[in-house]
Amino acid sequence: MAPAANQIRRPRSDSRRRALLDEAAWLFRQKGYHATSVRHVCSAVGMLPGSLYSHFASKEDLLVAVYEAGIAEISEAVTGAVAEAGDPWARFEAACTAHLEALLKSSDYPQVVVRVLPEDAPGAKDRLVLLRDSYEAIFVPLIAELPLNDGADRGFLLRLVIGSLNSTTTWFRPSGDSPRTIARKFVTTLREAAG
Amino acid sequence: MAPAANQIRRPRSDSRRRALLDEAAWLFRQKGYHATSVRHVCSAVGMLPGSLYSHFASKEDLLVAVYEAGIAEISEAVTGAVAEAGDPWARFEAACTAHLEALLKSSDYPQVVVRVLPEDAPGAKDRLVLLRDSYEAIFVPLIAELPLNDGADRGFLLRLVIGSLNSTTTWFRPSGDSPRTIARKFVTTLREAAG
DNA sequence: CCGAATAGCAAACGACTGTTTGTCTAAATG
DNA sequence: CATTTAGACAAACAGTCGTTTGCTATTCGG
Repeated sequence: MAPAANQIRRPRSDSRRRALLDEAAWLFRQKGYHATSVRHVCSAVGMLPGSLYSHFASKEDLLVAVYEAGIAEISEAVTGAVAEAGDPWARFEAACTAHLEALLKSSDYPQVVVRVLPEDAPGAKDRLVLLRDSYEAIFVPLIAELPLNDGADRGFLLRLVIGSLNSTTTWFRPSGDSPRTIARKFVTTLREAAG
Repeated sequence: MAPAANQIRRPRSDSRRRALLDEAAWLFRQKGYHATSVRHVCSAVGMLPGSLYSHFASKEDLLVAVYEAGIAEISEAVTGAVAEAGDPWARFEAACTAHLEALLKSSDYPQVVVRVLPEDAPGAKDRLVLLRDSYEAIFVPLIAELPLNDGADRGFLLRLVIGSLNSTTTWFRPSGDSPRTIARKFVTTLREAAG
């Protein structure tokens, strides 16, 4: 008699962990943290709810893992793009372009960072805020380099840039402007809006 | 013998309804829609959970009512401020100032509109989107008036402005810049960022 | 002053929440 | 080959969710 059809393979790799992360990223991005239950995540990858706790200590830890992947993804994209650009404004625009492309075109992970607020998971809030801060720190030297008027508030500009770029997730449509075009319009508006 | 101490007065006014709205606005703003239960709202105003349904048909309808109040509040503030301003840029800055003051200084209602996404309440999504659109429509003529370069994308500018202004809720602190100051810096950055 | 409508209470409904426990099997390790 | 271990199942835990129902006391219109 042939072996049971279910559970043919049980690879010791982290493939199931990755499947959980992928599905959690998709659902967290789509429905938010509280509206996503561990049962949704597990049943989507063919698991029972309790099995998730072989991979993550809690739902909050699952969120932190997704956050970490999202921050890593967008951080690498931005730092890589900046390294290839020349003058300060070009480096800044390269960063904005890479940020938007990572946020709008690639996987679900970076969008979770924008959609889910640290306050949604009180037990993980501190870790999530640290991750956010570590990413925003990439923009600090880029903005410091820019040749601006003397009175310019570069701290304010940092907030404005991050907030503006992230708010694109609420209205971006693939049929409209591409992330690269949006970034160019954004930087142009910042440099010379009024005629 | 004195009458029973509990339930001394039962005013036929809508004071309890307002109390529910106020508490719901506070909690929706603070914790979001899904993390706020009708039990939280009701117990905060000294009611049992079922009693809420004398005033609202569902939790989603409660959210819609809060949304409506928030949109009304910020809409009146902005339209009132614009009416008093003169040239296009002054009218635009007046709108931004009123928007930020309504969002950051006054009641909780307008912040709920920013914090709670229409997708959080599927059965109310269409109504919430309509309310949001009705507000953003106020900014369309203001941006249309602005003397910009020929190639300027005013639709993009609308998205940028709304997104930037609303993102202030994530970092605003009363000890820092006032809403008026933030609005002035914002408009200045838009008009003449680079030196 | 009386009948109708209102707005609460009290209690429960079924469904769903995150998490824990114990067991079993397949794979990795020595 | 023997032993350990990781990862999943099966089942249940206590608690919370939004909502419904039946009832009672109050308030208002005629």
